[in-house]
Amino acid sequence: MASDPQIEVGLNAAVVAVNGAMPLILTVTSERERMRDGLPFGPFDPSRHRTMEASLRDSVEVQTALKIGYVEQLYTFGDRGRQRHPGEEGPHMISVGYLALTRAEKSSEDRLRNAGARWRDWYAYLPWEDWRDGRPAILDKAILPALTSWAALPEPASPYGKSQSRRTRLRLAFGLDDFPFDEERVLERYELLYEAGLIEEAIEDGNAAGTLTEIQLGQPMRFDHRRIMATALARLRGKIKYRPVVFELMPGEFTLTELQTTVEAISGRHLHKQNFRRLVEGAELVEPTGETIARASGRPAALFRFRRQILDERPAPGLKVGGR
Amino acid sequence: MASDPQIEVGLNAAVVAVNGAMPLILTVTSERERMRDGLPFGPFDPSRHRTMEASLRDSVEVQTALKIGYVEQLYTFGDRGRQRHPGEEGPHMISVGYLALTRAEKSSEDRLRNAGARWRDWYAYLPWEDWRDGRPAILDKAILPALTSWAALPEPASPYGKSQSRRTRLRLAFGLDDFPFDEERVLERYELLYEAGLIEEAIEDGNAAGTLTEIQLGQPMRFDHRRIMATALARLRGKIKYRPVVFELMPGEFTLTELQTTVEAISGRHLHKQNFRRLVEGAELVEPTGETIARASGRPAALFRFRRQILDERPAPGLKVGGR
DNA sequence: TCAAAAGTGTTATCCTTACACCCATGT
DNA sequence: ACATGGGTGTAAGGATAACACTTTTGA
Repeated sequence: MASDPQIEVGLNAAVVAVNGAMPLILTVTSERERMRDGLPFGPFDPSRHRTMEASLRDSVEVQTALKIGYVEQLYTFGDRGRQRHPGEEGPHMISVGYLALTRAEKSSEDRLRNAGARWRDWYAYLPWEDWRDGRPAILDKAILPALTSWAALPEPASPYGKSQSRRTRLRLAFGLDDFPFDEERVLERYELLYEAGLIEEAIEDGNAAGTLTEIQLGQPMRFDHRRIMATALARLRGKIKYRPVVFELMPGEFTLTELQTTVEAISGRHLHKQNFRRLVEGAELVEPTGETIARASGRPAALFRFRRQILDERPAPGLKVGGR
Repeated sequence: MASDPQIEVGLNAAVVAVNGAMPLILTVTSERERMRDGLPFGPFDPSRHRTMEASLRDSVEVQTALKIGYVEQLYTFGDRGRQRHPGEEGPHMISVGYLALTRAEKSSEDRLRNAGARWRDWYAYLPWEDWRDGRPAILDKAILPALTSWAALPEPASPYGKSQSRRTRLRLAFGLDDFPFDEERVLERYELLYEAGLIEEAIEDGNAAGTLTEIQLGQPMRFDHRRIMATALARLRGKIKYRPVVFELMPGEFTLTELQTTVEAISGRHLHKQNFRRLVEGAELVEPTGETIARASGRPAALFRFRRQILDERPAPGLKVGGR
């Protein structure tokens, strides 16, 4: 009532694509050298755009010369000291994070590079999330020892309600003891690492607990962009199971193995081939084009396309896939 | 890059409680008479609060004299013309919606009233969401006829990607034809009604399609508060199934029937008694206090309390309850 | 002919859903 | 005694997960 404070609103997009078995995220590399990678960003100017989503699409297109398709809002981050580097002045900024899906087309590579943007393997930023070649070594080598000793420290009391103990959060997030590892808990894992001061970004935010290991845990990003990325990955890993969003990442025609490889790139683990095929076909998510194609040696695979009509037929068409 | 526009950020809370079989939402009634009910609101002032959540808690406490416990962020609404009434001037406003859970304690009634706040049955605002006494009459009397003819109108092309047809959205949202009615799709239902111009708020936003019926579809609210409420209800109905959030709404000790009644108040439908009991006890979500209590005539019921330890034992302790 | 990848068939297990029934208390 | 709400047992059905096996191609 009193002050009516003015604030800047920034929009950030985690733009995701998949190339073969590699999941990609669109990053911008600043003109100034030696600056960290960041997500495409744009201030929200309500005098220019009627909605935040329109503004975001515009910003991404300007910065990366890429038109994005599927977009959804993730979360709004507003903590003091998260959106600027320390010492930087200016009005307070809050950032609204978005998830966007697109196809990584070869044809756009040049335009991207000219605009100062490039596709990067997203597991470069979150290496502990890729379990496709088995349990990532970095977990037992660096992460879990550090987090375990951090969890054993006396805990500061939380101001509102009783939150869970560090130990319990750790077990849940990383699947310790009898808990299963849940690939969707990307954000919980990132937040634990951040709170424990194992993430570089936490140190400059002044939130480091000082437990830092020598090993760098993934490539750092600007501001809170890695947190937004973790949120995006968590959302995507969950959403894929009950909405047919994978097809936003696929070309018009594809083999079932290619589809499976894409899902595996996103979820970071291997799926059971036979059940995956049965599931996809049984759910009537795809239809055969009638053609086959020989990708490498071995039997040629049948080509499929997404059956768009499924959206009119079933309430929650997704890929609830089981392990291995 | 160019303008650095300044924007106001407003925080809104859908504060929820349950009293017996009645689900409640905390509303504020302005000093000015004849103004619509609204949700507790406060501008976010980063110079006073480090986080948006802290600011929200403060605003709610000031406006309603109520300390809230559980809080989670829902969504950020930033469309032009949604946060102010037409003609009103001032900087652009975006609003961040929150869901908060609390117990409706008798003792706080007076303090609330003095602060200009009161508890209201939330189905007064969203009457088509309450299926506990069977299918709401308003559906066939007003909503579906109007929506069906709206869905038959020629559709405006959407600028990005191909969205689903009105007819499909309608079938999905309201469970027409062979689709089951999904109590979680609260927001989809509200948005259809809004787009079709059947919601009073849409008319003053200038978004009405002009199909308005004579029957008022639920009590209107200020600005986009009803949309935030719909978002909150959708989130809560979903969350209850995989996190033990109901217990935020329960007193320390309760009977299993009281717990079921609370869940039914939230989800808006009846549950299968026997399976509900088995589920709750089987999931070890509660433990008997050893005492029994006679609420009315009939056999006295055993009292239970929430087993907080479950949070340390299971990854997703919720109430995945089946129908009837 | 053999490796590699595609593709099919069948069974065990668990979880959900529904139905049928008994128990303790107030009026 | 009987109405009312509390409480238990068990079986059918469907979805998931795991297993073993056949087919078609390139080298």
